[in-house]
Amino acid sequence: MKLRKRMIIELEPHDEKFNFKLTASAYSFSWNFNGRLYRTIIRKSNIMIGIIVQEREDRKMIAEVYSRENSLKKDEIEKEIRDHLGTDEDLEEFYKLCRSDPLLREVIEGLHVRRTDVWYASLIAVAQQNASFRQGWRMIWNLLVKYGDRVVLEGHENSPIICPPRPEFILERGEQVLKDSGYGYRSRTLIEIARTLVIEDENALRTSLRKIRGVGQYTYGLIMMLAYRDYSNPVIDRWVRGLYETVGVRNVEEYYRKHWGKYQALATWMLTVMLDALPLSKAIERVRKGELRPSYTGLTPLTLWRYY
DNA sequence: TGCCAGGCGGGGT
DNA sequence: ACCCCGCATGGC
Repeated sequence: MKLRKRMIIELEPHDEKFNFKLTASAYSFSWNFNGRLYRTIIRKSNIMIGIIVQEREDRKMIAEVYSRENSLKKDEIEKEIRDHLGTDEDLEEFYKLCRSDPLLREVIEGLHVRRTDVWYASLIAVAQQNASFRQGWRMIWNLLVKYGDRVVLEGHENSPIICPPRPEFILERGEQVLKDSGYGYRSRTLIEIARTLVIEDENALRTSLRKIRGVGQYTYGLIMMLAYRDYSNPVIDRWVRGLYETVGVRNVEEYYRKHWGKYQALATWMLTVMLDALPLSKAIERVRKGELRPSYTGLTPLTLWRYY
């Protein structure tokens, strides 16, 4: 699959704080980010749009847009890109809550979640079940490299972008594709999600997601955050619980509800980035030492692209 | 080697 | 309402 260059769009973030490099780095693979260029494929009503974004010296972002179609509407494409990167997201309220939180009081501002489609969100969320950060991202990497679709952008022939295999492909080839990638017993859940997407549609999935076997509170909250920027669900696992208990929060569920409110899921995501997604025991050591900001060393959410 | 990890659901009390 | 266990897989 090859996409041709169609247009260039200048993007000005909604606020001064927006940090392109951090936003492009977080949980990116090497084909998405190389330290300077951010690339991805956005699907909009069956049209594939490739984008390459970079930041200029004046902090304005420049997006090159690639597609097979030549009748794209510039303002619609711009809206898609802004939505993907979160350039219009106002997180002031969230940052205010961070200041009075024992774990996120030193949060780095300007980092935004990149919105994905619901299928990729599901592949990410299910991979994190009962597995370390390293193991989970290894599963996703395996799946993409072994079975993903490589999309080439005109003029960038030697660095294809890898997209997750479509749900149709997973259904056709069966559970083995996921097991080959290390998903183990989690595969069944993804088969159900793929089936709902293919037989019904995204809307049906969204409303029945929580009823699918293998999708509990954690997975549901993660998918809603990544796919819809809905941060209002609690995403609390052993890791988050252990960390908050370390700093003296007794009822973590209640604290999340009352303190984080509509930013519950974002708080968890931000914490994984700030603490380098270290395994729990090491993350607790970090917290005890008061090191609440990312180290940028080793394999972490912000450096994943250097390794994978 | 065996044990555990950003969950989950089922079956016990 | 709780508590407890098994579950695929990979890393140490």
